[in-house]
Amino acid sequence: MDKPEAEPEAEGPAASPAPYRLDDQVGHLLRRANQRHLAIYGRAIPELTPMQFATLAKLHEAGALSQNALGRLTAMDAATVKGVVDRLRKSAHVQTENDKTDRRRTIVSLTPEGRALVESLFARAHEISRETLSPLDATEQAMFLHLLRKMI
Amino acid sequence: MDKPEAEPEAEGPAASPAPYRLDDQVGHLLRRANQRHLAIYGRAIPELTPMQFATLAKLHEAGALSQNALGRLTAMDAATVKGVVDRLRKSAHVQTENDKTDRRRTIVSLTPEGRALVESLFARAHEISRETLSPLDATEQAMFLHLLRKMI
DNA sequence: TCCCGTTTGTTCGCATACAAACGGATTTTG
DNA sequence: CAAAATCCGTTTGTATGCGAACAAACGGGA
Repeated sequence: MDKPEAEPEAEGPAASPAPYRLDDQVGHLLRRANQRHLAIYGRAIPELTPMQFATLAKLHEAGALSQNALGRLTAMDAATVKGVVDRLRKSAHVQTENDKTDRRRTIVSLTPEGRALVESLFARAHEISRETLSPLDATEQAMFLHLLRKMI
Repeated sequence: MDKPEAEPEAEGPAASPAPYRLDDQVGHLLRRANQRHLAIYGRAIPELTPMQFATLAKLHEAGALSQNALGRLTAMDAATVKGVVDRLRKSAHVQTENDKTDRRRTIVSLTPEGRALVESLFARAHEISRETLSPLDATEQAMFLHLLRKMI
């Protein structure tokens, strides 16, 4: 029963390889879901880029952080963090100082303006998450978030 | 019973607004899931960028396409398509020609080298999708893809 | 036929992303 | 303690990704 032939069902040895359809691939779907989310974000909060907002939100949540720690907590590359922090510093939303105990570190913290701005945006930010998930009902939303977390 | 106080459960009138935790937001989770996928991709197919592969795969699937059509089918901005096509043309994986009937259009098609390359990568590409979904069991994978599609 | 709105492709500018390489600082280890 | 391994931040280079502004070309209706 192990003849390498005539096994039309299941995964026969010479089964035609499933065709590769871009629209069926997780990666493509993830990318498009992300694109849709970013479009919703851009409409709701045009004054800050997504990563600039994420940075302010994380600093508000966790307090002053080194650039590296900030990168880990926001899932940003060190090189990317630098650019974001540079621009936020230029717009006076964050400030940086040298760490007294570790001279390699640069500590980033919110300025009063940055704190005021991010606090004023939390309501809109919640709305963004709500709208992004809006095609799903409550049960599906919970399931989706659960599966997303499990996949990371 | 409508005193604006002492209502720890439910959503009281002055309910403390749900704190904004970055790690709880769909956008952040989508971004991280995408990052993880891109890391898996990069390990499996280092010779082409994700969008270069997506472009070749779509051309293989749909045949020659105008740049705009290619952009719509791969969910790429027109400006982004140009850069990707330029690089693929430089590496001789695609070629372009002028449309006879519509002089605005640029038709993009696979070269023999591009076709051979993309066909040789389909197996690895399938493996990438499999690995990306591997933290989920079969039922969860189906559910996840279903919810992702519903959200787009 | 001529005008107008749309489509297509291009260019510019800005903001992620990440790999790789580097110098300086700190920590681990032998 | 000194060497080795790590960590932190920076810089460079390449590749998306998108908004905005344009020019050329198309299509339909007045």
